[in-house]
Amino acid sequence: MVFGMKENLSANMEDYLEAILALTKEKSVTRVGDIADRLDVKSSSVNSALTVLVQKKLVVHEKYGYVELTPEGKKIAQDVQKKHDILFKFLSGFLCINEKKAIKEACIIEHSISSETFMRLTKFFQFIDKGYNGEKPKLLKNFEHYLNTGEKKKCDCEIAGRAGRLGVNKEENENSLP
Amino acid sequence: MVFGMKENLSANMEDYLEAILALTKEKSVTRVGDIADRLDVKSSSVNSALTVLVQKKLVVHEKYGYVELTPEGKKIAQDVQKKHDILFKFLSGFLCINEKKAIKEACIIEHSISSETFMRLTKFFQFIDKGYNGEKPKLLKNFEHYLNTGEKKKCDCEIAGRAGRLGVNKEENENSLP
DNA sequence: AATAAATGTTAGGCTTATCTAAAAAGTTAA
DNA sequence: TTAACTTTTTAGATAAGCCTAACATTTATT
Repeated sequence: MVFGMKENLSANMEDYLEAILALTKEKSVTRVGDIADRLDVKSSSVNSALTVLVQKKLVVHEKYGYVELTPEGKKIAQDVQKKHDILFKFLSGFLCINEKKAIKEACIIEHSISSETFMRLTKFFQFIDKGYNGEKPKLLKNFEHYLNTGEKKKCDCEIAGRAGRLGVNKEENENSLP
Repeated sequence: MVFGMKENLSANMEDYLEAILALTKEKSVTRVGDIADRLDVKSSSVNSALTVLVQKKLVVHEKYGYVELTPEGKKIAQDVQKKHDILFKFLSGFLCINEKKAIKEACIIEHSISSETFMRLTKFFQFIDKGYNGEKPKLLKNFEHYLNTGEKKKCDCEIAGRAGRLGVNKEENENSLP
């Protein structure tokens, strides 16, 4: 195959596209140095990456000029961004992971989840959100309560049970799984 | 730091450990070729990896001999395995992702999620499972119903709403996010 | 035991993604 | 408009992981 093939981009390349998308929103024009700063790499690394992305027609970049996404590049960047957002929402807003960590984690997992999983997570939030204007979904509140106390509320469709205390907001032992 | 430092393993190295753990369970002894077959790489690649893992004291391997995990190596492999399992359960058992895809996806994400996220997912299943001996948790059934019909049941704590049909079991458009 | 077959190891190459250091181009200011 | 500064590009190096091909060792077969 040579034409309509959607070769998968590496996580790194997706990061470059994502960074360009974000920077373009922030500053109207994007330069090599901005990307380097944002991704914490050297300009020479950005240059190598851009060579690849230009060749894949995901980015437009002329020597010493600005960097822009092509429509296809923008599409990919937006898709990754959406995955990031739903993951952040899930990690932070549902699993109660500390915000900073949730962002970090979302930045990595965003390159791994399928479009299907993205859609299902979206549905999940529709499922628990709808009907609660502004208010926290009951499921979420109940789960949070469970995380904090190990106790289930009656409302969860007659679920009742016990589990050890958790200490959601303490730093839990990082490097050991139970 | 030189001593107790827990340098992070790459996803690839974790895969090698995981494969060795699985093979050891399956066949009592593990050889280079088994690992190569399982991970779909060449024996020479396995050799390179083993050199690194032996040096990190996660694996024991003498020339032309069997491959074994050290206790530390086993610990890491088991942790990754646990992450895999909970992710699979979540993707397949909760988000209703097709089994094969769920396995594939779990195999990738397992290297990205934190121990904290692992624990929270575990709690989540405790939260929805407990009290339902053998039976599917109601939350799960309700969410599945929502995925299939776009309708919420009364039981979800008075949630009611509508959403478009989904077609959970059809192949949804893979490469496009809504 | 000698040879054939299977398995494991080593050597050398390729790719991706990074870096440093130096050269080139662009920008600013005297 | 030339000098000084900043930014970008190029060149060359390094590291991780993979590969192929050749070589070494072990195991199986006659």
